[in-house]
Amino acid sequence: MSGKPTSFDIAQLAGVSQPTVSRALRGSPTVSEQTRKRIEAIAQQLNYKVDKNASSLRRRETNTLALLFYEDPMPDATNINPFFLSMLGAITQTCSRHGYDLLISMQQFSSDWHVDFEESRKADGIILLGHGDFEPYRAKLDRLMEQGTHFVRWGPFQDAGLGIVVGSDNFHGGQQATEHLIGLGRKRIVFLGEANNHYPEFNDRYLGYLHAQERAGLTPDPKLYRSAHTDKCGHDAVTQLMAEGASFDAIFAASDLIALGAMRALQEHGRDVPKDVSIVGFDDILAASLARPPLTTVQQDYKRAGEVLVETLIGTIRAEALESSALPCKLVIRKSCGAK
Amino acid sequence: MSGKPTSFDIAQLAGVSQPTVSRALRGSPTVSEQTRKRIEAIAQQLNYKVDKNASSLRRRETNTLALLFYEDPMPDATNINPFFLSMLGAITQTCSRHGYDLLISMQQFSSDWHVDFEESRKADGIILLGHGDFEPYRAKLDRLMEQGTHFVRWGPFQDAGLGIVVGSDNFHGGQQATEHLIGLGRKRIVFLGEANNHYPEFNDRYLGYLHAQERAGLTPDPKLYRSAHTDKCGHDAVTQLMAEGASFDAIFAASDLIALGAMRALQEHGRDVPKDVSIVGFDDILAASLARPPLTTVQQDYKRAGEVLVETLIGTIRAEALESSALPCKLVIRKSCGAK
DNA sequence: CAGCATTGCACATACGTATTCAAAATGTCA
DNA sequence: TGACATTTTGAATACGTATGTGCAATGCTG
Repeated sequence: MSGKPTSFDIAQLAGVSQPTVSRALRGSPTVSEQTRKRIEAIAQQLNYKVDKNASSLRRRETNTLALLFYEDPMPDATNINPFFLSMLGAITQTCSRHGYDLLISMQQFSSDWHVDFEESRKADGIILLGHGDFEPYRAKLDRLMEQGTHFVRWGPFQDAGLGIVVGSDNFHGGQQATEHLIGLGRKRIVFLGEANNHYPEFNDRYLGYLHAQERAGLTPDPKLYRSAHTDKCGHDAVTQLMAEGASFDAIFAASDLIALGAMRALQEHGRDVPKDVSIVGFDDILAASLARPPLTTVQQDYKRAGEVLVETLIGTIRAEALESSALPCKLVIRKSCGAK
Repeated sequence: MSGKPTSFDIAQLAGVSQPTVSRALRGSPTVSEQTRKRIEAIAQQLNYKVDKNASSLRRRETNTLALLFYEDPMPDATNINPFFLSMLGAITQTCSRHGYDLLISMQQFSSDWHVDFEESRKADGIILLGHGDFEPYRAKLDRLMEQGTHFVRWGPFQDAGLGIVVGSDNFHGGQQATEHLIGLGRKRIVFLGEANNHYPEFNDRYLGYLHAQERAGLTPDPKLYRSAHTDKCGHDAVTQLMAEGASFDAIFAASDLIALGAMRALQEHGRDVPKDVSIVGFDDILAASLARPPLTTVQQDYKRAGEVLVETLIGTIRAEALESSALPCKLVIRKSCGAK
């Protein structure tokens, strides 16, 4: 018994056979209370741990989930979308609460990530985190479906249809933000974001923005829609709006970064936030609360997101019939709108 | 052959024995070029993947590393230190470049995380990420050492001595920041941070701050040291300094959050940054570049950090004699100091 | 062509656990 | 006490891969 102890070692010390040890430690009812206690005591004393490779091999189940970041084929691919990172805590905790380990990877698309983990039996299922436009990966997802691989994808709920999707309710998030601005008396509200399928989340926020205005009897001015997806875009778009002499009293930005860029542009031109222009962002990144004035924004429930992703995935592994779900967003009111 | 293909299936189709398949796919030189090609072709066609459980069991090696976040026993433990999260991309990529998978966990200290992974043969080694004060966990680390577990720890280089440590060179980082301020003619430099062993990184930055001043022939005024570790602390400390009528023309903060709090306090009292007071932070978080004015700060090389952690760990697993290492920091000059 | 080294492969087995099946031990009832 | 049900355990084996050992076939030397 030189190396790590095995179930045979325990068996010998307990005066029973190896299978009995296995049964005892797994909680089988066919082993008597007395022997179980004895075996457990010895196992603890020897600091015995079940060899998970052997166990997984035998049971044909790994109790491990794989987390796959599949977006951002950027020049420097070492950066992961911060929103996904913030989910990570909840994901790992939910996993461990359910007795699962978590494997993570950022494999490139060129590789066979989509089969590697489950095919090689390192994981029982996969959580896919990428931004909403999965078209480029449709073939790979199709293949996952075909193979019967268990997976759950983060994405825009509205376009569910390829596997199970969990995502924020971006439509209502956009609606809430816009209603907040309308409630403060704002009538000419700029939208900074993208209204196309390549940014489905942004698009849903845009639709919510339109919907809120229609419900309030406002007619959105198409000139107040400006394409943007970075803080620089936001800055430039607003600068140009002012140069054009456009009239607006509020901005709803599809992300906090865009909003902060917009705020900077306004302040550089002497416009007061929130007196002259109210701003609402989306995401609630750290910089939003540190901005001057602190940014009112729509918060995604990343904690719940992590939990739901994991629990949904585990459910499908256990062959429960689960469906896609949308998570409500929450408006966080700070000072950038002038609300009391 | 109903389920996933095994090496026996390949063997049968190729007209060889199972061991030959294994050898061929692992690149053993004892199998002829011709048969190898044939086997590889069939394997690919069947989409065969080596069962990693069986392989690990047999080889007694998992080609997996475990990443363990062991700090922040906060009420809401789902939040992970952002700096560690930013390393994650580099860590996963370096792992996969070396053929390792990455397992991650946030087990609580009460549990046996320190033995679980390697004992249960799910990982070949462990990367420990926590803030520098490892005293509370000394017993657990000692145990890891005893057991001969392979591990690498992120932490302050200066106090290496319990296993292998990789960390930023905080001393020189603090020195650089302070020298930058001195070079701009600043003479009364506030330090906002902690100078004690519970925050060893902050302490090293403080020592660098002192050293730079001594080298420049300045005598640091003890009244200009203020304890702080959050943005609120920074804000309050500066507010109080002003209330006391203290004279200072620069601030070196041990973190960007503290620096941003300090900047806000100054601006609220009509002090101009950088005209009246120069500020340097530490970390280069996103909010630093978005601040007004953008914050000059000391950047930690989180990318390199991830690489070095992984490569050092793999080195120790391969029984190479490796040592602790310190990573240089880089001063990022923005507008908060008035440098041209 | 004997003798020997080399190459290329198959046989047998080990890694550590979990499960099926059968058998032993115990208890129950007529 | 014998028949039978019930509880508890052991023997045998499978999961899929990797490797030590040995055997056949081939090439080479003299």
